[in-house]
Amino acid sequence: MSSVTDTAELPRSYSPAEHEPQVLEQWSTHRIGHGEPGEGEAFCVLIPPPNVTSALHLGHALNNTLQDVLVRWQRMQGRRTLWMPGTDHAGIATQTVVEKRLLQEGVSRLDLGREAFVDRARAWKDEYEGVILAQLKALGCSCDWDRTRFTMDEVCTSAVREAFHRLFADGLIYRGKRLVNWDPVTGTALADDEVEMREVPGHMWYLRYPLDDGDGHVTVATTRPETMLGDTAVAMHPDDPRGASLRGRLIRLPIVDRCIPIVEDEHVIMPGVGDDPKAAFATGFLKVTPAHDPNDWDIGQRHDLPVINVMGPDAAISDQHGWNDVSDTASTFVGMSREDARTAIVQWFQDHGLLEEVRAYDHSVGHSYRSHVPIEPWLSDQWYVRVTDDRLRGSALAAMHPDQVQGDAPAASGPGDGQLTFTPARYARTFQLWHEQLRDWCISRQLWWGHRIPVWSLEVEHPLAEQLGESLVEPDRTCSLPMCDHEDPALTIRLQRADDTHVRVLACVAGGNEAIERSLEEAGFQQDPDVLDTWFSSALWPLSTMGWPDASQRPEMEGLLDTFNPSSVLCTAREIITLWVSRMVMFNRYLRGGTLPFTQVTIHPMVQDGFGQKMSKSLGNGVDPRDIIESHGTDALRLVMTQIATATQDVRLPVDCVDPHSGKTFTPELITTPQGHKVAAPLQRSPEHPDRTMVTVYGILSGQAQVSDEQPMARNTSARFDAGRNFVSKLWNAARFALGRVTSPAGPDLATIENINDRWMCARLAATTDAVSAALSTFNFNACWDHLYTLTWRNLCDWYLEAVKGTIGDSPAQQQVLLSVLDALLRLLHPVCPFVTETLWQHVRAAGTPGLPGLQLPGAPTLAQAPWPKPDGALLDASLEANIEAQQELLGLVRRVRDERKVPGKARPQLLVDQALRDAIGMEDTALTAMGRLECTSTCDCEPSGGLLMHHEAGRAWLTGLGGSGDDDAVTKQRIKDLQGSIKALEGRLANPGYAQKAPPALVAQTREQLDRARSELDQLTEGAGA
RNA sequence: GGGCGAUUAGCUCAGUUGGCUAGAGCGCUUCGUUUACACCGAAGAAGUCACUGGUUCGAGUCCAGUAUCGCCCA
Repeated sequence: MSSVTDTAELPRSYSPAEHEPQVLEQWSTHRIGHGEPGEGEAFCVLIPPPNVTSALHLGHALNNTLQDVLVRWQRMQGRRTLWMPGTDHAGIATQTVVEKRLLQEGVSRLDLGREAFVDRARAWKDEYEGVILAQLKALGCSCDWDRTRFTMDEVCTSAVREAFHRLFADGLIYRGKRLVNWDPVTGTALADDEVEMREVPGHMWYLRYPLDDGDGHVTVATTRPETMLGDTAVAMHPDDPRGASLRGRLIRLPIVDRCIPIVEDEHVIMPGVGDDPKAAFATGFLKVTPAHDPNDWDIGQRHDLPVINVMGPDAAISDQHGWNDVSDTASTFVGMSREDARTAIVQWFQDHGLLEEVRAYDHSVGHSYRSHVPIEPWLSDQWYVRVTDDRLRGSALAAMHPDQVQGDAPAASGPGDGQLTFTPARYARTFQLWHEQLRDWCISRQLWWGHRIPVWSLEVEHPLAEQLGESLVEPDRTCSLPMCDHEDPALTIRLQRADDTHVRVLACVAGGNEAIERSLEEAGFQQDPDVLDTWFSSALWPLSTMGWPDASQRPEMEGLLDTFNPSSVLCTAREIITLWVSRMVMFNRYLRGGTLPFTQVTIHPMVQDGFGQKMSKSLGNGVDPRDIIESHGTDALRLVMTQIATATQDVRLPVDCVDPHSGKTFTPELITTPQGHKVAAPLQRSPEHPDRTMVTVYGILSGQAQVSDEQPMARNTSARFDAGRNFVSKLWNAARFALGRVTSPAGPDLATIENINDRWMCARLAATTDAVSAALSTFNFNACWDHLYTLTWRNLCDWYLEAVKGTIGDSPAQQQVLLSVLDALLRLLHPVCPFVTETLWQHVRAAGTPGLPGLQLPGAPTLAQAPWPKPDGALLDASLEANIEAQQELLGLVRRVRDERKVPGKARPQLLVDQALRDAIGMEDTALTAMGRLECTSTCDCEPSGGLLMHHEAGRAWLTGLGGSGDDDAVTKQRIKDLQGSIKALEGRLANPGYAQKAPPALVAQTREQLDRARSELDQLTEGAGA
């Protein structure tokens, strides 16, 4: 670590790129982020592990900046902190990007085989994990880098194995044939929240289904005619008056020739009845296709209808997946894609006079969030977590803080109950509603990249099959099925009916039992080919990263859970409440005796681009934080991230491009993507050199443009970060000035705070320390920025530094005040802008030994490790703050007059104040005199002759010896105007009879006083102005 | 269809339990290099707080409704 003793070494301006690497090096040397378990108050945040699919954008920068602000603040307060960094394997997303890259090489996943593919995915992960961790480090995140985790590393894997085994053994995981959200392109099931609903223009087709007895027909309305091949009933409402003549009759399904019943179900919408817009399109007859529609599945369950699956995994019509009564006519449709089948079937109905009508109909269709094609509700075997069980959903709801529960909060009955709070509070509602509407969670994914499901199965012929149902049952140890006599607690066996004669034996093995796995495989068992939903391992993040289930196997992790679980705060974005927060709460509580994974959740805004579109890498509008670091510096980035973190939902960041040919910033040409998003066009022309071009992020991402030497990449920037850069620059210069003046400070033992400005600055510092702490403890980051800005710029730079300029040279005591104030200020700023403060602090410590009565500033190897200031409450001084505010207001008047009257800069007029004003501004006014460039300020009892009168809220003041030749009256005229407005408003208020009667008396009195003052001032003014 | 949020100065946003003659930063206009800082300083202009009703002595703030935009859930 470089130690600087000569303060004159500070360069004229701060260039982030020169200092940031050195500062990072210092933090790394001192392992500032390293956390160990132990006694004392702990503070832990859980990082939302970013996906390894791609580099981070500004949304992540916001998320991680806020976490780091909290962690650094708490660390400085002496808490035992832990923030473990890590990344998420993001199963389907990563598999998709890797497959895309393979396709560019002309290889498919299937060509490669499972093992080789996983190797490729791992290589991808290694690359992006490296990029992401480097980005986090560059942002200054003070993570415990020794404890970096990945959701598929060994530690996390053993937690996944253990959790799965426990849930399986406890009956909270089951396997079953269900309709899943099937993505026919990626060939996998999706969880409900991976389906995006999209409004699409479509049609309602009206198909005639003849009655079996040849007498008439019913007309069904459908948006999906191609599924009619799998119809197993027609449903109508029990109240439908047509029921009487139809009850008990059968329908002869066209094309297939299948005989299907008419069932009565309250779910059916009757035409023209009720508010449902569908009623306008309904015929009252609903074709029921249990294998291809979730609602129809429910009807099928209620009426015990057969389930006929007429599609394959590619969503083409197939007779290989449960369709056995294929007629000759129907067989002509087999093999068609669902789109072709739709056209062909509608044509068939048309040709046979059975198409009654076609109407345009817009409706909402689920699409894969990954491949963006319509989801096919498809019947298949999947694994589920029974999250609707009271042990999971119930415990998540019970975790909510009673004040945030809508309706009656359940009485707390166990550890962790009622302890979970959300900021802003409205997000508690999101959490609650999600759980109240929860359905069981499909956790199997037909992918290769992920945690393999730890279940081995074998189908055997067995008489027991007849008695078994779909649900999993515990075997009798004497049932003579393979492995059922095994008594190892690491092996749990469940039985399920496979068909009429076969039993499926399902064997779940806890982690670390390869011998059992081998014996299963020797007995003919095969491991399930599917992997788990990524969120299964993410849900275990709070536990797995701390060594659960068995930290004794990993000495470096021992004790982590006891110290840091529950963690303190989870800081994340709102869409994560359902995906991650909920599942962590359920799993952590279930697996750890009711203990919560965290007690506070704070939700920050979503970063949007300049057009209100969510910033995302896949959309192509994501901005790499390293671009901003390059254009503005990391501290500027962090400051602005803190500034924009309000309680609102979204925040907009208009984005510009930087021309790599000239370094100039320009606003890019935009295009609209096929999906309707506004993005920078793939290629941009250099505004300086119109013959040269460059590529944008969207260009690369969409594959429409490649980077080359002639056509380099355009980085992004945004003027939103100027505020941060300017602030850092201002701070740098203030410190440079201060250090230049602090030549022989009094030691902390001898230091006194006597001068009004010194005392005021200390009061402001103390008040701001309280305000910043209050803001951060309520996650009000924007307010934190505001307080720090005011203290640094308005208080220190605009007033205090100007005030001390004339006196500090001869005053060791004042030098000590300045040094200490600067030291404390750097500590307050450090969580938000750690680089520049760390750099400056080394110089401050070299310039002396800061410390004042009531303000201890102990040293430390780095500022990151230094204690948070704890100014004595006695430093607070509200009346002093009022004095200086009055001085500042008076200064404003003086400046205004000088400006309006064009008083030469060198002129030194005299300022006279009356006694009332003197009382308001206090006896010491050196700062006012200096900044107003006045000869002196004195108090007078009577009106001076020839003075220019100025009216201050607290009294009167006169300037004499002005010189200059401008408009004397401008200030006065404006003041008269203001006063007249004010008097009118106050009179109006008092004239209202209700006001005097009902408003608080103190307020009424205050209003009267204000009016009196305004009137008397106006009288004096109009006299003085001769008006 | 249900829920949530936004709508305040040209732009991006603050505005705590109703007391406001509505604030900040950037931008704009005018002036300024008096050596910490032009990534600066000084002064100034700029708003029917989306709209319509209601509650209240008093509404940017609370309530109801309308419009536009965005997000989440079905």
